[in-house]
Amino acid sequence: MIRLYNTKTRNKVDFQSLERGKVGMYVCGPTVYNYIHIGNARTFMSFDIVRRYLTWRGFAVTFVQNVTDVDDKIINKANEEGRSAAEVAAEYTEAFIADMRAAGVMDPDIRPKATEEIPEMIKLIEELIESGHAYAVEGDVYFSVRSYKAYGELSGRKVDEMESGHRELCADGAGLEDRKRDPLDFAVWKAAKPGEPSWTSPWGEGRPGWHIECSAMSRKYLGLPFDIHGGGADLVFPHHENERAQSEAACGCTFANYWMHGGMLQINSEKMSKSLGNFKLLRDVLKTVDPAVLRFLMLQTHYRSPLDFSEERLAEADSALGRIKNAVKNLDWLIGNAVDAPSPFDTRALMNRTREAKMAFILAMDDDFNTCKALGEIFDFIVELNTQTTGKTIALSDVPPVRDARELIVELMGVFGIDVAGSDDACGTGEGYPAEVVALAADIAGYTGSDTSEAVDALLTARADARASKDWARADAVRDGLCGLSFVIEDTPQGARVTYEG
RNA sequence: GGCGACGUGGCCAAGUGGUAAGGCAGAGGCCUGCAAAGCCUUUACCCCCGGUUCGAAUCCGGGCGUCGCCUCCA
Repeated sequence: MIRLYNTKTRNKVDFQSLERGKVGMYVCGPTVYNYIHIGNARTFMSFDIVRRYLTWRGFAVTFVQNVTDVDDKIINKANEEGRSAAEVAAEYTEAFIADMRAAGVMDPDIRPKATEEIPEMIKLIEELIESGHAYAVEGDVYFSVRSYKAYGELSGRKVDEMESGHRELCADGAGLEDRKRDPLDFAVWKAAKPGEPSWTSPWGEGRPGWHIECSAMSRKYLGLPFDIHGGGADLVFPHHENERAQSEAACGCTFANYWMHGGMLQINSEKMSKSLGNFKLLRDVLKTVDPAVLRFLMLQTHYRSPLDFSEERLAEADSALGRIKNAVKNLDWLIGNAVDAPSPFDTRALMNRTREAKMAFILAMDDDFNTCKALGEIFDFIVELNTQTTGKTIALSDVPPVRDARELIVELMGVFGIDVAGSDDACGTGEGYPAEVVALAADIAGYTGSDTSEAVDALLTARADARASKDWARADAVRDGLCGLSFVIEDTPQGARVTYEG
């Protein structure tokens, strides 16, 4: 049974999907006025993992993520740069999609754009007005907060307490509040100002408010109610509170059954913001950081906790990830070098341990997607596996259990969206070896052919001979030559093996 | 000011009543011509003070500290 923390009830609850075997989830996407930053990326990666895990557990997941491509920020940016809001939005929408793919985040099943769903929003606003939950004033339409009794439930606020605080905050911003019947009311439709993008509506030319976009799009693509609504923790109020108010007021039913919120990413324990000058764009980070390493960093912290982003932590993630990849390489080698010989270890125990590892992983992930603990289980498994297999060449008859163990590691890391199988085959098929290796082999090992794979073998043989006769200069020449071509040599009790990392 | 989260070894981080997972870094050892990789061993008064309990990192109260939200924010 999967349990997850529901923001609305503030506790972990058993997850029960509305329709057996199916999950509908909606995760708020970015407002496309700039390239996305690593804070955005953390939230999207977190939900990418939630989605992958649910899928792996057998649910048919429908994942919807919107793009907010109409908004004040986009208009401001367009004005600054002297071009249209549509141009700005198009550019950053495309960049957003590219960045997400570069980070290994799966495309959503449906990626609606706010500007393409205006009719749906107008329809929803009309329903709200008809039912008395919203009212039009001079081209604006406002949602009447007090008409929806459950307002504040999601974010744990009381309407009466909010009002006094709100008045203080807005004390000097008088004038804008005039049209609202209540200071807490918020805009669902904004009358167009000159030069702004706008659409024709029953209330005149205008554009939708931010919150109504998600209400309309989630309803259209998932129907109400749906299972999981996600987003960053900073969206709980007001965005999600308002979204829920609109949707539930209009339909009279539950909006989303479970609300999940990802913790904020911080830089040196501080919020990332432009004013603090610690703003990092995902695409800049990915110039120097492997996406898998970034993802591993995210996995090391629970998705709801704040995550501190730093170079040191990246280095740790890099080395921990390297360890898993090495473990898989070792197993590949082991499988590739099986011999017809007595079993060097307890095959049955290995099979049982593999089953246990999978169960432990599931238990950890079922508990509110505890990736950190799940990762610990994988490491535990790897350590035991290494203990059993290091320095051994397994019997042919024992390959399947070792392969199962190896596949499990690859599979589980795959649930995290990380490929640890690698493209290079530890047994060395010769695919993709650089041509220079032939010249090197001709030079050092007297190789006369033209096959890169044979050339590598010739070099390794030459090195083995040199080592046997303690001709260290020649052995080093082979090693240095291969290293110079981006090969990595590893000596094992069974002999040297080489991998190409070019 | 209001609401909320958190405080676990050098660093990161699981663990929500039964005596501290895991990772990184460090130290020692094995293996090794060198190197790399791998393996073994080793590193904790769980922020402080009270309370409940046979027993608390874990529950309750108080304190200190950090962070977030309350205004656009993933």
